[in-house]
Amino acid sequence: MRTAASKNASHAATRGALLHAAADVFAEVGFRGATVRDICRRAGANVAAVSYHFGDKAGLYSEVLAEQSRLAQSRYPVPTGDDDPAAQLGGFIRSFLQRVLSPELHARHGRIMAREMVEPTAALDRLVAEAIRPQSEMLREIVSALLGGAADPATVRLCGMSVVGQILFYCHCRPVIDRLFPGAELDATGLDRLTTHITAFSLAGIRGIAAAGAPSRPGQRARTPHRAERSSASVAAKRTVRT
Amino acid sequence: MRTAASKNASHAATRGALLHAAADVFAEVGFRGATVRDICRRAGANVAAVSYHFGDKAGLYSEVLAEQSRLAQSRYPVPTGDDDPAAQLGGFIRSFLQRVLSPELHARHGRIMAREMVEPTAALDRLVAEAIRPQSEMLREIVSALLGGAADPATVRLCGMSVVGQILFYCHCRPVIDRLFPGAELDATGLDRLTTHITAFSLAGIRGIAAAGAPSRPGQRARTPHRAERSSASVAAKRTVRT
Amino acid sequence: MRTAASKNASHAATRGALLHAAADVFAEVGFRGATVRDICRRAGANVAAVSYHFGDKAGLYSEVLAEQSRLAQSRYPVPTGDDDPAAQLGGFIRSFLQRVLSPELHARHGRIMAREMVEPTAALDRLVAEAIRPQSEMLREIVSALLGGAADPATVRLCGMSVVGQILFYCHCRPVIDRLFPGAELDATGLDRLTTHITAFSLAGIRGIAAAGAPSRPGQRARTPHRAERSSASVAAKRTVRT
Amino acid sequence: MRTAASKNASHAATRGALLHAAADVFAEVGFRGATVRDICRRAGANVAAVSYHFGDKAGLYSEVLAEQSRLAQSRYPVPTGDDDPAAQLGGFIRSFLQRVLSPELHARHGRIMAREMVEPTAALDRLVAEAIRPQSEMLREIVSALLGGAADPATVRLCGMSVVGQILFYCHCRPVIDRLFPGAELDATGLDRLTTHITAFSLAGIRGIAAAGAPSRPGQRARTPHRAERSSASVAAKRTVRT
DNA sequence: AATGAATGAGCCTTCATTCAT
DNA sequence: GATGAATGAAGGCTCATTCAT
Repeated sequence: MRTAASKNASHAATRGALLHAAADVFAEVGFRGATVRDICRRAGANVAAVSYHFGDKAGLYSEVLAEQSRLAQSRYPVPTGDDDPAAQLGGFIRSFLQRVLSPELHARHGRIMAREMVEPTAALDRLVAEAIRPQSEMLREIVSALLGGAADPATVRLCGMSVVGQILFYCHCRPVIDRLFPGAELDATGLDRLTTHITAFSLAGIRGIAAAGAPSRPGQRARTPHRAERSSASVAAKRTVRT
Repeated sequence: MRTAASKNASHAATRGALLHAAADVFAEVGFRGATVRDICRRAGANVAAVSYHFGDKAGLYSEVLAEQSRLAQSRYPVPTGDDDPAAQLGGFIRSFLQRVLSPELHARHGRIMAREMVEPTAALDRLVAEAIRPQSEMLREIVSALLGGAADPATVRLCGMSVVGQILFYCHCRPVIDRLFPGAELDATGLDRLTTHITAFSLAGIRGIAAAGAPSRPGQRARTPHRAERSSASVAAKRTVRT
Repeated sequence: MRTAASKNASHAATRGALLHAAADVFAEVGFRGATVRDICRRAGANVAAVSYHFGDKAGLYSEVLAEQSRLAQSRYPVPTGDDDPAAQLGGFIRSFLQRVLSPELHARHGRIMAREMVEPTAALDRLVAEAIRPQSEMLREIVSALLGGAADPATVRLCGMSVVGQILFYCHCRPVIDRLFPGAELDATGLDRLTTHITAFSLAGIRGIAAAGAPSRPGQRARTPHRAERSSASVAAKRTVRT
Repeated sequence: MRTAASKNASHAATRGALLHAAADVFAEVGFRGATVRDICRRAGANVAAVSYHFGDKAGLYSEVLAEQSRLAQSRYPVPTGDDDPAAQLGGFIRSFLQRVLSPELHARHGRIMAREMVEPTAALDRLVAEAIRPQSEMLREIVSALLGGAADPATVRLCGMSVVGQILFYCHCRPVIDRLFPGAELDATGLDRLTTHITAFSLAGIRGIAAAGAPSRPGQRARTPHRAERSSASVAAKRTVRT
């Protein structure tokens, strides 16, 4: 009954079931908290299956990480149209939010990533190289365009991190958010609102930084933003001359 | 008197050494990864000391959390001068950054907090009630003032989270940041630069949101950003609805 | 087939060795005094074997109890011939004595039972339901027949306990008996003598109770003993009411 | 404030409280199950008090055993009047039952004794020498008198153990009795009924043994005891009329 | 005389991993 | 190729005991 084909099928099926179950477990309790037995039981596989298919627990984890990363990228890719930078930023933010917060991905990909960033494992290097750095590059280009050609690389980086920080906050700190503001759901509508807000906030922030940084007169850095903001803000901003 | 005093001294000394060592260990490897044996060894105490002084590992962790929280609050309190909102925001951001990133506090307080937010334990509720919610309230008032009196509570919350997200990003994702941009140190100068940037970015962001969201005062609206944001965001949304 | 068989054989062998060793250890030092390490060492198994085969120490104990109970029942079953009640009582006493005192069973079954009755564990309920109550029922019928049909249920119970008490005394109080009367061995001959004695004593006792308690048949009453016992007992009662 | 007197008073008080609390705890969970901390806490004493007053846990246990034994003996002594043997047996049984089953003594003395007999400690030798053997001797004399002067010592022993076995059964197997016959309380009335039953059963049993052993006519064993009892009992009855 | 903080051995249990089948 | 029984290393926790005060 067991042909080579069925064996192969079974082989791949078991492997897939392990990856599937492992993603759930790692997301729920982390690498350390996960037990090989639990994963195998959920996957309907033998205790030794992890050792067989992935060498050991760490190998399985690394594979899960890569798999989830690929899956998230292909599910919600960053739109690559030749829009203006502002639209590109919006697209970037939206796809990023969806990858880490959309219900079907947050439970696995988002939470695993959050854990990996707080408590990095040996798999982080690979993850940075294959998934994170390319994203970082895309964002760098978008922000660079928004800031104007002569922007200081450090400023570009800071602005990029301001954008990403806003996004990841909802992924990393969800337990706290749930406790502080219990009613707020993060369904499709909530994600839309979040996308709109973070995009608007970030565009304004970047443009504020751009306006302040353009004259590149360090002594006036605190004041210049003030002027740029003046059109949209109150006179009280004068007092921000020094924080 | 002397007897009681010296006993108390010894008692307090051991207790303190345990809290000290435990903070290090919990920050390094998390609650789960930490072993009572390791903590006791570092504290120069017996294996049973944790049980004696704190009941069990969880009790010790809870105490470490509370202790670190108190210590951070007293070390870098939020300045409470009667400044204008913008300056208040700067002060809030600065003290927050110092609490979670300053070299002497990040290694313990910051990393422990980051872990707790990603993988909450039973101690999180207490932490939210005693430390996080008060901070959240302070920020709410500052942002509310910056947005103008009639601001939607949801908008205030979103802006607050944009601010906090930027800050915590450097705390939560430091392993990634170190890999992406190896050179960037976060010493006092780096913290200053960060404070300046996040404050400027956030002020611009909040004011941008205020201008866009408050059409009641047409004369002060920053019209163009609003449109750009809206259009770019919705374009992005349409394009990524399904890949 | 061979594979499964040998695996099962190994499985059963380890399991059996554990049950075997555990019975010894539990009999010697009780549930509390027994250590999983000791049991596993004696069984030639790993420390984790108990966890694997029986869940935990309590699970192993419960299984040992059931196993010993089954073994004793099958080794020395109560003879179920259609003899007269007196012979039935003798058979009951003999088989009971053999189960708890015969050299090959006392060391394990008898002592474990004695412990369980003095310091019951969660396993006692199951034991009562499966092993003890059936025996109690058998004895009740025998005693009932000996007492005559109209015997008071409470009297039947008391007589039954008088019989069982005599038997179990040699099991429960053996350490004391050995100290009081060092020479008395309980080998096969000793067991025979015990069987004869307890049977004779009990038959006489039951018939005495029957004669005293059944005034409905005056011709057969042992009138005087009844009175003597009553008076002597009450005299004793009065005299010791307070010293 | 602390005079020598008050110190001594405190000393004795602490010692007494420890003995008191220890008796409870040992009765409840046995020597092994008892913890020094629990005993000290219940006694309102320091953790080191046991070590100080009794050397160690075993020393405390030994003292508790002796104390309880003395207390039981003085509370319910065996009546030593010059009654006839039947009345003496009744008195012996009654006082024995009271010592091990009366509500105020069973909870401590009875249960501790039961444990000690099943799982003897080093303290058993002393207990046998000081408390049990004297009782055994008393019973031997009573039974000897009931059996008639020429009784075989082994037969005397067996009959004595039949008596004691019936008594101790209610002490040793109470957990089982409670499960088999849930309603049966062992209050004062219950103890009276038990005394009456065991005395009657034992007298009949002993007389049956005596009758069987004297004429050594096996064929009449079942009938002869009955008659034998009648005569000896009537004599006994006359003799106990006094009081 | 009495305290209570500290000790270190040891227990039960869990876990990732291996190996004979 | 796949199984699952067995392994042995820790881990958290409890306990009787000691010792400086």
